Amino acid sequence: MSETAQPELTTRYTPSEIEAGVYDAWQTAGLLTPAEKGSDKPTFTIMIPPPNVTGVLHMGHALNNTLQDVIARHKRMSGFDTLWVPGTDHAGIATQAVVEKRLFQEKGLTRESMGREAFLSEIWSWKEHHGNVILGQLRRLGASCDWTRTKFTLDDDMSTAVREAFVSLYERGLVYRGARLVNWDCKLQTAISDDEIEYKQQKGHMWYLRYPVKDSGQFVTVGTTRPETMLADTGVAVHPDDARYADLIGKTLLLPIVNREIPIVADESVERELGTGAVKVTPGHDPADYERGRRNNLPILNLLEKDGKLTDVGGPFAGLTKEAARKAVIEWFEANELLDHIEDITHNISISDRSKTPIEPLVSEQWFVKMQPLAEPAIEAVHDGSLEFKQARWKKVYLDWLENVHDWCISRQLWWGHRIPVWYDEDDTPFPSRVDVEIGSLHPDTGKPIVRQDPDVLDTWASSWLWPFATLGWPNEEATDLNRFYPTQFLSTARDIIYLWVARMVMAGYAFRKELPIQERCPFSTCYIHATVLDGKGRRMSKSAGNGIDPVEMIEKYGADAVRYSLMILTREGQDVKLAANRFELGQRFCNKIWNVSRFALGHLEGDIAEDCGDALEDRWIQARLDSVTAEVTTALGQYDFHDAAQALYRFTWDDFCDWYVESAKRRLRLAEDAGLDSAEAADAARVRRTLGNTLAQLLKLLHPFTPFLTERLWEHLPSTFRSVEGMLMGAEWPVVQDKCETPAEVDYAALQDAVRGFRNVRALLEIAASDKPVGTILANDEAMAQSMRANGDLLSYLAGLSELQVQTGGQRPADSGTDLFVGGSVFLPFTAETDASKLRDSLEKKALKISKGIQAIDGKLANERFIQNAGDDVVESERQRRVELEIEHSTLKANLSALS
RNA sequence: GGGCGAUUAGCUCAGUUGGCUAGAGCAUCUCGUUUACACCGAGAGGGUCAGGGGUUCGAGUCCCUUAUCGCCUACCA
Repeated sequence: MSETAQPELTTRYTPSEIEAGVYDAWQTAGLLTPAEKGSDKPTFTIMIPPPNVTGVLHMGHALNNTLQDVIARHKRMSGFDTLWVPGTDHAGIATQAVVEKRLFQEKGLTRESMGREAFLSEIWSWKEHHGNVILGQLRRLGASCDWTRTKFTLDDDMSTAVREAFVSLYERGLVYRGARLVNWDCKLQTAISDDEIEYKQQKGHMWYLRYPVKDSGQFVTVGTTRPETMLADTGVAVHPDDARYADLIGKTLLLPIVNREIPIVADESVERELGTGAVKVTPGHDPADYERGRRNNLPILNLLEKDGKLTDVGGPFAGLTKEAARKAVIEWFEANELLDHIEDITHNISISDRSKTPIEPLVSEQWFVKMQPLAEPAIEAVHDGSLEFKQARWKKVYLDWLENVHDWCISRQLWWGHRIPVWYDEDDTPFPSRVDVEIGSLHPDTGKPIVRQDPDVLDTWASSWLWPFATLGWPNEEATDLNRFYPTQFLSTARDIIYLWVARMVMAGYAFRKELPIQERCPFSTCYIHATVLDGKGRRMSKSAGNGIDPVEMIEKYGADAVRYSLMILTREGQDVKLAANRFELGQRFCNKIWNVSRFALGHLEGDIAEDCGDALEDRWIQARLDSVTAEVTTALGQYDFHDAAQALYRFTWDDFCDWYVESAKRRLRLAEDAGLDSAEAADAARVRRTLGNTLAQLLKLLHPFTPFLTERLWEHLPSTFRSVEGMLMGAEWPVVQDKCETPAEVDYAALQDAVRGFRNVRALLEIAASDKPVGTILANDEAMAQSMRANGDLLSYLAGLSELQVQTGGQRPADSGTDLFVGGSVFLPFTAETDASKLRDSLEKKALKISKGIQAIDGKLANERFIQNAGDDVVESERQRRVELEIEHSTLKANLSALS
């Protein structure tokens, strides 16, 4: 950026004007893309959690991507070749559903009526026109992704990777096809995985049904929440040690309605105390029953068609919907006096995450991934430290899932997605292949003609689990990016994604990057689990509840920097964040503050600028503080403690820089204005400008990861003498800690600040007008303090609004004066004719009481022998020291008070 | 049923390995337009740290327990 353009800086932070153009400038300058290979810098890689291509930005995204961007920018400035890979996933079910709905509403078309190819081309064109909105929104947020490497999970190279993964797992015996009980979504008519189910508490009933025992007058009563499934019962189970049923084990029941003979079996899984102690077993419709059925060799019957209507197993009720069948079954049992009783209960029902309709467990033929062997190295990864969770407690959640993992059903009865790369011959013998197989060609094992490709597609996660390396060129092991940027360093995501995505990516890293040494296989070294964004009342933000806050709207209202900064400071690591729209005012105010103090500083940097910084107390103090905040921010960001870094910057910017350094510096800048060009004051002001400019430049760098737009705009206006390198702030180097903190300047300036506060306090309590400039007096506790106060008397007078400052160490305390304590003694301001000292007296008496309470507390401790014995020497010593200080304060205060009256 | 998290000022939250008189922002009250900023400045008030026990010289912080709220998880028919 050139310095030539100097448009007027507005008096207010106006984000829309500031942000416009900055992002494009970064991109044009090539700052979003890491340098070509050849650089000897270390790399730092972040993979974006790919949002749904149909999605729009919500607050969770805004938070998550701000976190990633803060890290990316900090690492980039810290000398890493930083790559942040953006992209989207194809979100199989969600996207297909959106387009299907639209086609039906607009044209009355269904996908079946259109056919597979036509439908897919509709989705693709929809994606081209309406997809990727979210990527544009990320730009508005300021996300410094490398757009030249943008990926989509259905890109050709990603598809190649998916096929490679599928076939290679098949070859290793880790992918198999089988008829198993899966979660069936009757509305979308596809299998879904366990992780796509949500549970909802609902009021319902427990029906107790009586089944007659064959050739005896006895009955066995079983309870069920879903009576219609009794039609597919193939047994009843009781506990082997249950005396009530002992003589019935092995006997046969006559299943009502359909008159099927089913056995009574013994199974350890039955809890005697629950219900009647007898459980109807429906292996085709309940996961627990499926297992019981297997253990006892009970047949599996499928009661439901894929559309949720009853099969022939339903006997007289075949063809009914499950709801109608339920009613019919209950009526039948009532009519035949086999309905024992009904209880009202609340219970959990499984709902499809996608269609929000009840899930039916259903036996069907699907492809599965055998998870346990894949899980083992992923478990080991957290044990050997290859993978760390930020907020270590999430490690447990991750392990819980991996240690109890079930095989993963990866086929989906959809059209939008990676079609399963398996072809079948006329006997249905599968042939998985990395490349397309022609219909009519011969199956390599059976020699019979190939007749069809598997019609199903893969679960979306079966492509996104490859994201960390497929985006970099895998399966081409020679790919430059793959070798350079894998493994990555930082993955930030939401907690509900730990199972769905994080654990699977780690599994994939170990399963597919076997050519790497073991310690380089884990796809990322840190997994950061970000806060959940809740609304102002603590509820989850959701579309259906309509309580979401639109980040783009917030960006338009408050500015991207304000939104980013607010999110960072409001979100404590690992803690949920309650967010109401007005909370962004915090960031807005802060941005305005940065803007205005920069405006002040830049305005003064037009004068002469010395080589060296000023060496007055305030100059040395602000440099020490700047060094200290630099260390704090650098450490915090290194540990991914975003809140701490944001907080440290807030304190430094607002309190130290704005309220104290700038206010202090004004004095010398104004003296120079009055004194003329060649004066000593002018020379001094030139050094103030050096300090002011250096501090501002470094502050802008420190702030840049949080508020990139604003700081970049301000950087343009900074004279080149304050920029070690030309170019944009985004490409500038991160400040180095100089170890300048803890200097005597900090102690002296702190005393001065305290004295100023004391004077201001007295002013307020005595209601001395701001325009009045009284003579102030300091009674210092010792000569050293008096020296320091005298040496900086002009500054102190300026800040406290005094016409003159007198400093003494002993003698008469000023008569008819208001007073307060400060860390090094007392301050005094003279009464005027109309002074009412009562407020001041109340305040001092209150303070005296507090101090004497403090003294009593310490006396209590020091009188306690066990305290002296057990507490550390340093603790005892500091209590003694504190006792002395309080005593001085107390006697001073008492003396001051008596002088007052 | 199991697990995790929360409970600190009117509101939203900080508070490192136990150790000075428990902090901040917002809100409230008083004063103030001093040429960076009223999206500002100066000052003030406001808290038996959810309840109860315990460990300790000392507990917001560690342990036990109760309560309320939230999240995750589980095959109660």
